[in-house]
Amino acid sequence: MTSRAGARKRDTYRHGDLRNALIQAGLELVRDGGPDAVVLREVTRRVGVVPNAAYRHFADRNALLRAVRQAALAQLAAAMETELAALPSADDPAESARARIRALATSYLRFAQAEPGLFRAAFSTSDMADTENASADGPGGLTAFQLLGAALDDLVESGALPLDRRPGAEYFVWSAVHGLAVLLIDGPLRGLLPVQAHEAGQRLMDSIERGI
Amino acid sequence: MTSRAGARKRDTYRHGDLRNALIQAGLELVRDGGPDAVVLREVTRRVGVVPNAAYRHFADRNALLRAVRQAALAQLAAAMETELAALPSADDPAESARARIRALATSYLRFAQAEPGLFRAAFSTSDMADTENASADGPGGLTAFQLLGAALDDLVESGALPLDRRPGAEYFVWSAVHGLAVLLIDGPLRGLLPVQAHEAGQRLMDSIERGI
DNA sequence: TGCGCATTGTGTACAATGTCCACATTGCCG
DNA sequence: CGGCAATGTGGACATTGTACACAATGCGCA
Repeated sequence: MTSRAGARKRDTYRHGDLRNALIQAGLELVRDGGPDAVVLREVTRRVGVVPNAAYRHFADRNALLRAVRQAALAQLAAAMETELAALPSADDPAESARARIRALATSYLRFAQAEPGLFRAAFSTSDMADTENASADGPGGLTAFQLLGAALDDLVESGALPLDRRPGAEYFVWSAVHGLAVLLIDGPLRGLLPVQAHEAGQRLMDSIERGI
Repeated sequence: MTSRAGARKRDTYRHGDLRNALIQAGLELVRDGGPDAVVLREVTRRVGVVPNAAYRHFADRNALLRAVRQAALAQLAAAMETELAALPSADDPAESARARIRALATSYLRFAQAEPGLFRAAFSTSDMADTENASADGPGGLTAFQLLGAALDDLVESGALPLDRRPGAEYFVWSAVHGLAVLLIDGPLRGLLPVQAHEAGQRLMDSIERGI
């Protein structure tokens, strides 16, 4: 029974794609429990492999966490792209750009509330975060940040935003949205009713439009 | 040598104020290393006491962390109060209120960059954060959040802010400032030069003033 | 004054975790 | 087909949070 045993082979010595399996398990853990829940031993346990096996694919528990973070960021980017795609096409380019920014903000906030664990992981420091570097992009190949930048560029192009206000604008928009997201899931606004949270989001986006 | 030994008595059986000593040591650790650096055993080690001694004052490592977080929040509030106090008195009440808001935002951002560890700890979740509840206030008895609220109230009173825009305004302001702070110390804006960070802060505050 | 008891700190112990090292099992490539 | 790099296993160790039983201490009451 060293090689083949009845119908069942020795399922997994060569797992095939352990690296990804580990990341997937990590995502599960992070989903409810945040970054700290990504315990190396538990991850490998779920995949049915010995703890040290992880070290063939990640230098560190931290490296694994980084990979999970990238995956979480990718999911966020994907959610934002989806929201963008569902947008009805407007005639007015300025209005269209504004609508896109609202859509991005909305999906960002929604993601944070629907998947707080993933969201926290996506923006946790741990070591030396690489929020933008590697493959944190969505299916469209753009990161969340880049999606926002594009919308802002279009806003300028449509003439709705003076060019001298453009530089740094994404920092303002992102700051506001990210800040609210954090306050909602970790800060004093935690535990707000969904309706109230939604209202806060709407007010925030109004302020953002005025402030850009 | 059970009781008295030479000149030195058995220095610390009754430590006197262990609870606070632990919090203080926790603050040191959090300062460079963030919340995860608050390791119960290391904290007690620094105070020169056995690990379990901590359990006479805190139910949990988490309870200790909560206390440290409160202390960090208090330091933030104190920094903001100081900045407010240093403000020259303006005649125009509207201008004064605006200046106060800027001062609050400035000190908030400055604190985050000067003490990222404390800042991160102050807003880390861990369990069930109590950013506002307990004694997270500064010397003046107001939390950071309340300081902001007061300034906004004055802005309304001075007629510079329509009353119907008041509700929820602090969420917008705080979101924007907090978001930038986080992006600066953890996010993609991490490692920006101080000058650039300052500039981003200025732009942000301009946008906030417009957006309120 | 002196004694008893609640408070506060100690000692020992245990399970869990991250990571190191040496070894085993593969599959692929020459 | 034989060896080698890649991948997974086993066992070990220091560190951590925490539980339980015990010791020292000092305050309140006799």
